[in-house]
Amino acid sequence: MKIATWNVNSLTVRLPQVLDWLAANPVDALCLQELKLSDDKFPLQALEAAGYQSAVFGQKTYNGVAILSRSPARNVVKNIVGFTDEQSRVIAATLDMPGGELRLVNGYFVNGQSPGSDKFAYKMKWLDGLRAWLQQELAAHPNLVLVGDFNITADDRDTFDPEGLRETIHHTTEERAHFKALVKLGLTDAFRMFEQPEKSYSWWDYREFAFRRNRGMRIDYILVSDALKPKVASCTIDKQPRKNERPSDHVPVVVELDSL
DNA sequence: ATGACGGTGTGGCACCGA
Repeated sequence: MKIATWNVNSLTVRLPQVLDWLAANPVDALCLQELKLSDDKFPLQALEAAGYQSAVFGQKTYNGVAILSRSPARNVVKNIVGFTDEQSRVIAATLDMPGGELRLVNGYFVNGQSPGSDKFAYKMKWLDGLRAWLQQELAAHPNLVLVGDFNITADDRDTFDPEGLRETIHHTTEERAHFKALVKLGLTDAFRMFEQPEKSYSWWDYREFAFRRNRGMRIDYILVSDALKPKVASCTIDKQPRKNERPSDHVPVVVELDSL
């Protein structure tokens, strides 16, 4: 069983690339972020023709998340329960998989602009809300996967310039403390369960040939619950789509799980 | 470097992302 996450930075622009990727990578579920479209503009039929059902929480221009899956999504929740949010950043669903059910939580975490800004304060509040809610979700659903664009580098290995970017956005002690707090709930960064190439990133700026120079950050994650940890067979970053014409600035992360 | 690139909505640009 394979689950993937991909910030597509506009599904309108990237739909052909998503369809191509799914044809080459027939995962059981694909979690998307930054759809940048409203629900009525979501390409339900094109994805259905590709074999995927969709649970969608869209928003015009900004944000927007979806879970594409081969089996139907049940018990769909939009946004963080107990945290009022104007923005469409979270969708959760239960999927029936071989051997049991899997709870998927897909998040487009707040960017935060810069430490000290109003947006950074919103990021901290949002992360507080997410953690409180996830604690309940984990209690109700032992087989849980938290995926998405976290907009945090978990540690210095996850950024091309740990010294130069120290305490800047995505690198602050506060953001990393939030990442650690999520881990402390009983979640594990699947990517770091395995030996990985040095300087592995999931995002590169469009500017200054950042991809070619591998000046990136690993900000897209798949975290698995304690019950799922023994089932994790692999976790990889697929850099291939970043080589496409008009690529997203993020690439997919894929986890492989043994049957539940 | 108040920059760079790319997406959106609208517009002859501004705002946002990371």
